[in-house]
Amino acid sequence: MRAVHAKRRMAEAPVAARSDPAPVLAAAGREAKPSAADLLAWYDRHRRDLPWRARPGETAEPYRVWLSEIMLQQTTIAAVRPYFAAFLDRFPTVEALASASSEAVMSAWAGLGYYSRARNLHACARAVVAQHGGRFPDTEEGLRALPGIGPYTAAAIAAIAFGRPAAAVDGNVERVVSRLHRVEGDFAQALMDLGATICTPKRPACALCPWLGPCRARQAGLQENYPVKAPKREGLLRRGAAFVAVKPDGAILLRTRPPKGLLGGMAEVPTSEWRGDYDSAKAVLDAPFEARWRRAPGVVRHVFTHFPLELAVLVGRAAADAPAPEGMRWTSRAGLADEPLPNLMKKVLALALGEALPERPKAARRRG
DNA sequence: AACACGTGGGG
DNA sequence: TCCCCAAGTGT
Repeated sequence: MRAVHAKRRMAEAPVAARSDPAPVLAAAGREAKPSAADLLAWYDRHRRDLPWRARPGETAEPYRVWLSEIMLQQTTIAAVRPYFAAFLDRFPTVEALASASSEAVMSAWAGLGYYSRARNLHACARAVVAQHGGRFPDTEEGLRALPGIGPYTAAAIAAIAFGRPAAAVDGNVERVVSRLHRVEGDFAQALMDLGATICTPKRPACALCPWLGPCRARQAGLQENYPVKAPKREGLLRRGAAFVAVKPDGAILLRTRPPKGLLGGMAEVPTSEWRGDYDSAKAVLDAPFEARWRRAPGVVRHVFTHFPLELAVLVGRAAADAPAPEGMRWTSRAGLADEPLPNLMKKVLALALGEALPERPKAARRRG
């Protein structure tokens, strides 16, 4: 039986009223217009079952929808899955998240990347609790005013959690599409699934597409040429040195990065500056204290969005009672698990200590 | 209007 | 290995 909930009915009524040919014929016709009904019929059969998604007939929880949308910004579902589960377990409600410490939130996010999202997530949770009584605004405009929620995410949450007639694409496309088809409801999610499973960047599965007929790029055989991408510049390699100071009991010297910018608010071992012309042979000059620093073999390579980085790793022993230099702290080996260490720093520690740090569980491979 | 901002997986 | 990218936002 076809799963249809109230939101869908509202969405379909206007679509059915349009003057297009019947959907079945439309799908086959080469010159037919793309119909929302075709897309939604496909969605009924192929919708993905995702933890943050409501089952057919159920209502999505705004907290889950919001959390998933923030995590999914520039991030794949496979990467998000385990983090989403862990977050929900640790912060079951927006109130729990709002009252958590910044360190706890950053630690839970560590490894997911784009850490400004975590800072804004926390700020958003606190705003929802303090200014909205713990309820998310149910309009695009209200959502848009919250930290970390831009035009895309506001539309996505409004549509998915509140059934608003918002297409989660940029504002211009949304306006055109919504006027063209008078669609609403879960059109947004249907479009997302189509893009994720059929209309993929490479080798799109056109034969399975509900919009095979009307697709102009496919008709021309040029589907892989779209969308046209802007050329991106190559980031220049930067180098630096990282200093892993170890006490006899295994404690490691750490500090917290400035709240904004690259890896903002995350933990790190002290490092030199990262520069294109850095000379790691003179790295000792940048050490946090005097010691017999030993160079670990090899380097740590890491690629950020806009530049690659190579870090030399130096390991030094500190006395049991050595005080932490200004702005730094000693963290026990067990305490490392609670530190918001980005993957770059996990690589550094792994190389320095000759062992992998306890990793958070990764999601099982999953297709589609 | 550009640019900064992480990471892991697939081809 | 190398290159590309994946549900964008903030400045």
